[in-house]
Amino acid sequence: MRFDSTLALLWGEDDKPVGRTGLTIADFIAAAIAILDEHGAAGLSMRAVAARLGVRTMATYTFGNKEELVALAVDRIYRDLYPGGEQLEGLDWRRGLTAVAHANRDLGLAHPWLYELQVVRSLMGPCELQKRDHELVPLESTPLADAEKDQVLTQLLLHVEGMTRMETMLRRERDATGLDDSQWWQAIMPTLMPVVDRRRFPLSSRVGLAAQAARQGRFWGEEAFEFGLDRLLDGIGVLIDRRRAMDHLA
Amino acid sequence: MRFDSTLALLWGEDDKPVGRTGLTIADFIAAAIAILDEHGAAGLSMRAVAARLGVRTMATYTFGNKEELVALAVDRIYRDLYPGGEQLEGLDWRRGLTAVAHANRDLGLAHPWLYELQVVRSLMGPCELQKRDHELVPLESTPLADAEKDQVLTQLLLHVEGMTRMETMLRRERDATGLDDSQWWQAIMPTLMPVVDRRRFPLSSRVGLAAQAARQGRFWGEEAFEFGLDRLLDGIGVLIDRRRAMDHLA
DNA sequence: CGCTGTACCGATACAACGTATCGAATGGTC
DNA sequence: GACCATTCGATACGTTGTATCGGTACAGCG
Repeated sequence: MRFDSTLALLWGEDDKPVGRTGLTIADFIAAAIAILDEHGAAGLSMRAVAARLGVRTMATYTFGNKEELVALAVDRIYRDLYPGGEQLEGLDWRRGLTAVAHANRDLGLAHPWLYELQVVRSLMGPCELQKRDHELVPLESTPLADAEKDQVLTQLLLHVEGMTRMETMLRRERDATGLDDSQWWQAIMPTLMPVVDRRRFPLSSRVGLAAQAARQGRFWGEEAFEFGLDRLLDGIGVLIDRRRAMDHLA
Repeated sequence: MRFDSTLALLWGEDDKPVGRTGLTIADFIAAAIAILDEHGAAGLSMRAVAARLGVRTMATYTFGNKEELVALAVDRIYRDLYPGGEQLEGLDWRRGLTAVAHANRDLGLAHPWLYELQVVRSLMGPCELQKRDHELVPLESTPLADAEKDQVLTQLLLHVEGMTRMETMLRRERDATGLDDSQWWQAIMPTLMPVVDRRRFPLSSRVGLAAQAARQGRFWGEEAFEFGLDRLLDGIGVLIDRRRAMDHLA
């Protein structure tokens, strides 16, 4: 992990030619993102990047390795999250956080590979910092402590990530196998039925069937996301109300 | 994706010798889990499984391929989650769900690879079904509809997964680089400081510093998990109270 | 304009992966 | 004991990231 060189790349100029190919770092980033959008994280290889740019493989190693290219691509994606930058001003905290959640979900749905390549730590790139700065705006009007704002935002983003990851994975599997949810059920039922004793699993079979019936063949995702978001915002609201009551007493 | 053969393996006998090596499927599962625990998901290869069992590589393909071995290992892990099976009886819903969350978190910390290998859909293995049946117990005493119970439990598990994944990834990176959180900050600060204009990021820098100060060098994880769990349970409580009020009116 | 040194890049190679293939050995069944 | 499907060893293929080596193109300088 060469933190400094990655950071220098993230914060440096990316529109000057590097090497003899005339290509800029921005070109490499654009190629990587295009491949990721088309073929997912598994389709991103240095050979593929080189081929798309019309150069040989080793020309992609001029400024860094794959890990750094991925970091650049991820940070680059965050740049388009709040283009104007002012959409979150003037909303109450609940509407603001709802907008934040939806923006991140839309981004995840547009670029499913965001959740396939496992980015561990915050990359501290310029676009990501900018993004987080915007996302903290709705919490400024709340009586939460700064450390609590950090935790609330982190949890919100983790919720979006979890739901969106699950949804994109399901969607990718559906596309790969050609089976939607009910078709999948019909495919496994013949194998599952004779071997599963439903009396061993009374709750999960009853609840599972009810959940499937309530879904009515619709794709898992949208509703689960909204339901969870409501629960989460309700919980955050409880904390905010408690802090307000404390402030009122003091 | 050969659903049927995977399902047959999950639900079939695993303690009879397969092939001429005298090894049982349980032996292969145990070897896979041992390798996963020691070296993580990246360390699991069919060659490594074979080497650990003292056979040649292709002997591991007697009953299936890597994908199926992974499915078996994951389901096997869930067997140890609620050993007695009765710990969740008699608790009110909040204590019960808290126990569920902690049990899953402990499992994820003990076997970090659970979140490294991306298991998309429920595997429908016997241990996983049993697990879900147990976990639905605390919700039985609530006035929630069955479909809501399903969503609540899914969200709870997704929260645990998100938090635990983040924590295990951070821990793994810390072990790999030898840098804990404050050392990491000190490592990147010299590169970050001259290039970042803090006036461009007033909120995130202020909130980030406050969060770091509040953490006091402690490892990220435990507190974030508990904080988020409280928010989530508060939000679920709001829904339950609302349902109770509706039932009362009716 | 010509020289030189450095940085870059093409070709190749290596180690690892999952697993297809092919032939030989093996064990169950009649 | 013979037959034959099953299984396993050896090998190989195609893929990955990237180290290595050697040639080459270009920048700086006289």
